[in-house]
Amino acid sequence: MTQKLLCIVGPTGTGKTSLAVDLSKQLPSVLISADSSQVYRGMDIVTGKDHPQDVILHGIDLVSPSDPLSVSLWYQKVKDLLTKSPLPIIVGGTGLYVKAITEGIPTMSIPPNPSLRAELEPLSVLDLQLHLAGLNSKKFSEMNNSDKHNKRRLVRAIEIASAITPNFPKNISHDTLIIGLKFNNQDRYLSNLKSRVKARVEGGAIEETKLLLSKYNADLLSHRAIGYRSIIAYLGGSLTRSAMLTSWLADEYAYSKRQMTWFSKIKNVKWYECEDPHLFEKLAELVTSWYHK
RNA sequence: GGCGAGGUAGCCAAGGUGGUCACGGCGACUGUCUGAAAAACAGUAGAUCUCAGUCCGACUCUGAGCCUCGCCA
Repeated sequence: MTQKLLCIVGPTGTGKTSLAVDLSKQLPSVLISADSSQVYRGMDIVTGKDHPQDVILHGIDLVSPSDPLSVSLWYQKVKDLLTKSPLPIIVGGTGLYVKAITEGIPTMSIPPNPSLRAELEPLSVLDLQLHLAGLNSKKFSEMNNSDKHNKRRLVRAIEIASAITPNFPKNISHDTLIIGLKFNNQDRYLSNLKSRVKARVEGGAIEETKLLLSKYNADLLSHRAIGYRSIIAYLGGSLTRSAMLTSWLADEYAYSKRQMTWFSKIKNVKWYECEDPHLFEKLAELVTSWYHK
């Protein structure tokens, strides 16, 4: 019997986690968050992190904000859970993390090479392109225009091309059910995001940011997560309070669109309207029958 | 009210002797994706305040109007 795997995906603010918590109570399961910002300890209010009362949510609070992070690291921390439960439930806003589990990322096993990265860091895009084309012209020609101009991706491709190719671990095959949550009404979605942002500010987002700033360098956090960069600008005086809210909201919305760009490409996602009053009953039935199939 | 400066995309903004004008940044939109993915990157769309005049031709020159800013009253 193949291992079952349930994924709940969708853009930010659609209630993925609370749905997953409810569903997890119906079946013997383990909950795993796939979210690249919620892995940081202490970044709770601004990232909208849930700490459910009566169930354990894995995959969050893995590292401190000053630690390096990658898909690989997250995957290492959660992969054992995948086989330890009859039903792992992945709750994910970060498409790449979900992909690491559903499809596998073979080259993930090739670790970063700090000295190579340091050496490549000052090179121009053109130099990096030439370098990669010399090492692996096939890989270079397969990259699309966007990636060919992306230094970070070029460096990584050179890193992979320079590495001794290991035997890529075979990905475990799953019987996967992917549920997607979204708002069908964009106006309602926007106003929902707006009240979430407001609630986070009222709930101590600014104090949380101040606390983080007292412990860590602002540069670490500033590029890192939506919300913090707006609050840091507000605390630094370059944004008014209302401009801070506006910029935060705009970032959340833009992010949700990038998430949808990713998720809408995944096939076999069963999409549901997240405000459907009968959502839970529908999904509970779907999941249960799929699980016992 | 007087004097001065100025009105170019949603915002900021460059320019030129009158010649398909229209740099760029932010934002917007669309997308990319095998170790930073709430990241990084790519592509697309969008403008000359109004009216009149000169001219083959006006965003550019002239006049009037409207509006904004500064100083003076």
